[in-house]
Amino acid sequence: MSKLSFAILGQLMRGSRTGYDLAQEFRDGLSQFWHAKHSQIYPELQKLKDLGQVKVSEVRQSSRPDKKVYNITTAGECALLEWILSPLPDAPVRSELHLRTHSIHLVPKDQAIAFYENELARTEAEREGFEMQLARLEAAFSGIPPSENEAFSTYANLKFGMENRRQVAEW
Amino acid sequence: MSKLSFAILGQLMRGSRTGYDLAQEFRDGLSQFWHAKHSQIYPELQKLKDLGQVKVSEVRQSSRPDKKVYNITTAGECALLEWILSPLPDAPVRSELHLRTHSIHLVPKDQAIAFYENELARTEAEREGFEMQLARLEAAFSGIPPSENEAFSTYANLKFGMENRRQVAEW
DNA sequence: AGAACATATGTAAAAATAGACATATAAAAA
DNA sequence: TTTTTATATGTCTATTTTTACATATGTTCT
Repeated sequence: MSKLSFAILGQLMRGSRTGYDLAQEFRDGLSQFWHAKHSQIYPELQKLKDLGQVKVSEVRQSSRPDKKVYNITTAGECALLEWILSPLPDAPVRSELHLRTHSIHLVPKDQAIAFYENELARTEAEREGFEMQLARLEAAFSGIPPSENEAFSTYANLKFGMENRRQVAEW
Repeated sequence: MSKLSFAILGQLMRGSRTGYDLAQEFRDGLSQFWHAKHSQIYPELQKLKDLGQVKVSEVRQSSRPDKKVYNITTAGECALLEWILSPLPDAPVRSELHLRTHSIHLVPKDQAIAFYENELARTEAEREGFEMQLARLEAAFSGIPPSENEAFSTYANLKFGMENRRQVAEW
């Protein structure tokens, strides 16, 4: 089972989804910590179905093309829960920004400064995006901090994203 | 030209290296922002040679196996410099820690706490490693902050690594 | 009326990466 | 003396990921 499998199961744990839905989520919110294109998602859903970790139901639609709605099975749920706390392998980090920084002394100073000012603006924009999402989430649970539902997990990751962009910007 | 090509050229810009040397560097210091195994490095050096961006000289050794020492060419230097400031594509982030966090509400609280305490210890250890490397580098340029040589670039990235681990730990 | 767009699902080919297999020298340790 | 370790270079296979190709429906905009 690949990491993408668990990423998908994690989403299905939050409710029924089609391959298309998942692709949208991987492009938007989930892209903070995981990425996948639809060309990877559809075959992966097929594998998960063959493994019995998801089940599918075809839904006829009149106003849109027909779709396949996926649900997690008990087996899938078990696999997901077991994975969450299993030993975390140290992830191979790949950051093109820092790879470039590693050779930044080779280019003219003014151009380097312009480059980082541009990156700073992008980073600040991302941070503001996270801040808005956080504000919306906090409004949703109006004062009462959650701890046992999925809003907590989402909250923790948004918080990380926001603080991380602040740190990158400061650096 | 892949990103690995530029990662290799960036290293060769700092001096001659063998494929073995590069593999060591990607495993150790460079692993903070880029990874590659020797099975990827050797073929990539061949490609770079075919493109005329590196040149190789075979060195006979008596006390060890013979080796191939690679140097960057003028063409390679140009390609590297052009790449450094070119528009930075937004990198697809993949963090298994945050992928797991996204579903952390599904597991018992005490087990989740133990999991994060373990991760915290790992993160703190990494931060201490960066701190030591930083201290050594600062000792090397004894008070005089560099700005136009490669120590500056290394310094900037070490600083990032240290601050980043502090931020992750606090989160 | 025609074009663009969001929905919806797939496949094929190429590139990047990881893991295993393979070999050889010489020093150092058990 | 045997084993392990560090040096040194490669290949092969499998997996993961990206990019491009491919098709179809219905709504909205021009």
